Amino acid sequence: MMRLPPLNALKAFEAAARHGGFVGASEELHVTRGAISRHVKLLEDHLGVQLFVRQAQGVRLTPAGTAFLPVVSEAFGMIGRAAEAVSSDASELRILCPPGTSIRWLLPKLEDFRQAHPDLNVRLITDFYPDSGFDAIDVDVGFSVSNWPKRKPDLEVQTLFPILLTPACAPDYLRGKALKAPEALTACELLHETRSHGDWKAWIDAFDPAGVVSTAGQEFPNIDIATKAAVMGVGVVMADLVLCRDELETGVLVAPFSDMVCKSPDGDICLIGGRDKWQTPKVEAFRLWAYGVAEADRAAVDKFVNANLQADREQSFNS
Amino acid sequence: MMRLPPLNALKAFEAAARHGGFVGASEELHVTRGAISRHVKLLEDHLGVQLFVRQAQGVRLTPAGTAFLPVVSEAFGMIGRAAEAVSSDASELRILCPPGTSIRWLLPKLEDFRQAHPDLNVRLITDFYPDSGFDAIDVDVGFSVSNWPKRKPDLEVQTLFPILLTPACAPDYLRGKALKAPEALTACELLHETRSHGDWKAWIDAFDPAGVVSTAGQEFPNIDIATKAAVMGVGVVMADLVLCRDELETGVLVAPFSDMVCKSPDGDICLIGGRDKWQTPKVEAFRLWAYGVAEADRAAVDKFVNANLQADREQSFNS
DNA sequence: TCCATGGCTCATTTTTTCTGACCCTATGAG
DNA sequence: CTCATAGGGTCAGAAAAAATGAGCCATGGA
Repeated sequence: MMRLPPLNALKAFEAAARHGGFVGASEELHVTRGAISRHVKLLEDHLGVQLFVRQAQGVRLTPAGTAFLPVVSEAFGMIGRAAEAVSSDASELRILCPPGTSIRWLLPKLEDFRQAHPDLNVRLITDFYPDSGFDAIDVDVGFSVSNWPKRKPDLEVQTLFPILLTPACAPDYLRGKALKAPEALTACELLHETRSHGDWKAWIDAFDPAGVVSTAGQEFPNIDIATKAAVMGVGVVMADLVLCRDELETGVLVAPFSDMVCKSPDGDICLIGGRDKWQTPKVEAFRLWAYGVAEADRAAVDKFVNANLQADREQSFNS
Repeated sequence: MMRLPPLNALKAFEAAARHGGFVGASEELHVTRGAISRHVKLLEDHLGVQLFVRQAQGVRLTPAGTAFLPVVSEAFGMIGRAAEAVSSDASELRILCPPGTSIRWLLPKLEDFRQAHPDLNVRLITDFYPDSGFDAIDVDVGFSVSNWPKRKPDLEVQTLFPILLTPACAPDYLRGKALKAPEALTACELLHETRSHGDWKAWIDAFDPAGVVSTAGQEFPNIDIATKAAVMGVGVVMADLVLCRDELETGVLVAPFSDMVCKSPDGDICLIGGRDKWQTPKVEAFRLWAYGVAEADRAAVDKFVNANLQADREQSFNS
C-alpha cells in the first residue's frame, strides 16, 4: 500500500478546494497564502499530479483534483465526526441514581459538582436501573444490594455511606401519642414508599415490636413524599439517617426510638461503575467529589448513632 | 464542526493501535518510541480522552480508542487508495491507436518513448475506438476524419503526418506485368484490408483509371498483413507513404505510379485528446515525443512527393 | 533476583513550517 | 492606455514542531 500523502498538505488542499482559492484557505487555517501554496505544491509533487489549474482569479480543480477532493473531504469528515463523538462522550457524565437518593441527596448537591467541572456535561438518570445496559451509564449512585443484573461487566464499587433506618415523625405527631416503646407504633400510621415495605419490615424484624406489621399504613410514590407527609404530621416514616438528616437535625422530624437503628436491606449507598470507565477523568472526578461530599453524611450518621448509644447507655445506667 | 485533531498524531495513534504498542509504531514510522508517545499524548489531550491503557507489555485500547480506531483506519485507507488511484492515473498513459498505424508506426517506436519515460506506465489500446468513452483514454493517435463520436468532451487536435496513398507491389510482381498506366491494374490482384476498400476507392476516384474497380481483389484482416502479402508478390496494395516507408525506401515494395498520390479519406494521422488532459505532463510528454518522431515521416513524405512531381515534370518535359 | 520489554520524560538538536516582503500576471475601471 | 486590485509564486530568515537519545520506571518471566 502506498504511503499516505503528507496529511497537513491534504488539509491545505481540501480547504483550498473548498474555498476555490488559496486566500480563503489561508484564512480558514490561519496561515499565509504562501504556506498554502507550498502545501499544495508539496502534495502535487507527492502525487505527481497537478491538482489545481492556477488562474488569475483563483484556482480551479483539475480532473485529478476533482476525483481526489471528495474522498479527502469525506475522510476528514469521518475523522472529525468520530473525534467529536469520542470527545463529547468523554465530556458527558451519565449518572444513574434511584429516585429517593436522587431527590433527597444527589440532586441538591449536584449543582456544586457542575460548577466545579463546567467542562463536564452531567446527565442524571433518576431510576433504579438503566433502560439499556450498564454500558449506557458511567456510574451508578445506588444500593450495594439489588436484584438488577449489574454484574455483566466487571464492576468497581466504592461505599459512600450506610443506609441506617429509624422511625421518625413530626414533633406534633409525637406529642399526640405516647411513643415510649416501639409497640406503640400499632396506633400510628406507617408511611411507605409504594415500591416496597422493605425498610419497615427490616426494622420490625430487627427490634421485633409486638403487634406492629409492616404492611399496615399509607403509601406514597416515593420516599421524598412519604417523608414530607411525615413532616406534615400524617404519620411515621422509616427515616434514612442520611436522606432525612436535614429534617432530623432541624427538628422538623424527630426519632422517638433513636437508639433503635438498623441497616437497610438495600445495603449501603455506593458508587458502582464498569471497570473500564472507573479510571476515566470524568468518573474519577465524580467519585472524588461524591466521596468528599458523603464525608459529612458519614460523620453525621456516626455522630447520631454514637450519641444515641451513649444516651441509651446512660438511660440504662439511670434505670 | 469540530476542528480536526492533529493529523500526524492520528497517524501515530493508528500505527500504535495496529501494532499494539509504541515500539511497532515507531518502527513503522521510522521514529523513536518517545516521538510516538508524545504524539499519542497530544491526541489524547486534544480529544480529552485516554485512548490507550498503558501496560508493561504494550498498550491496549480503551473503549474510546476502540471506537475511534476503525474510523481513523478507514479514513486513512480511503485517502491512501484515492492517492494511489490519482497517482497511478497520473503515471498511466493510455493511448488509443488504430491497428494499421499501431502495428506499422507507433508500436515499433514506442519502446523508445518508454525508455525516455520509465516512470510512465504506457498502455496501448489497438482499436479504432475505445470500449468506454473518450474519458478512458488519454490520447488517440488516429484519423482526423472518423465517424465515432469523439466530440463529447472538448478535444484538442495536433496533426502528425498526412496519409498519402499510392499503389505498391513487390518488384518481382512488377516485372511480370507491364504496369505503365493505371488501367493495367485491371490485371492485378488488389489487396485490401477487410474493414474497408476506402483507400483503393479514393485513389481510383482521384485518378480514374478505366476499368479498375475498388471492390475487386483479396482481403486481409489488416493493412499490415495486406502489405506483407504485397511484399510476397501476391498483388498490389494501396500503400500509405508513411506506414510503408520502410518497404518503399528499401525497395521491397515499389510504387509503379509514384506520381499518382492521393489523400486518404480518413484524413491525416493526428493526436487527439480531451482538453482537460491535453496539458498534463504525461500527455504533453507523449505529444512532444510523437511530434518529434513524426518529423522524419513528414520529411520523407515531402521528399517522396517532391521527387516524383519532379520526375513527372521531367517526364512531361522529355515527351 | 535479575533482566528484557515497553513506556515516559526532558533537554537538545533537527526538521518542518510559517512568515513577510517582493515579484508576476490577468482583469476591469477610469 | 494606465493604474489599481486580486490572486498566486518564491525566497531567506524566523519560529514552531517534532525527533532524538540518554536515563528512568514498572512489569513479568527466567
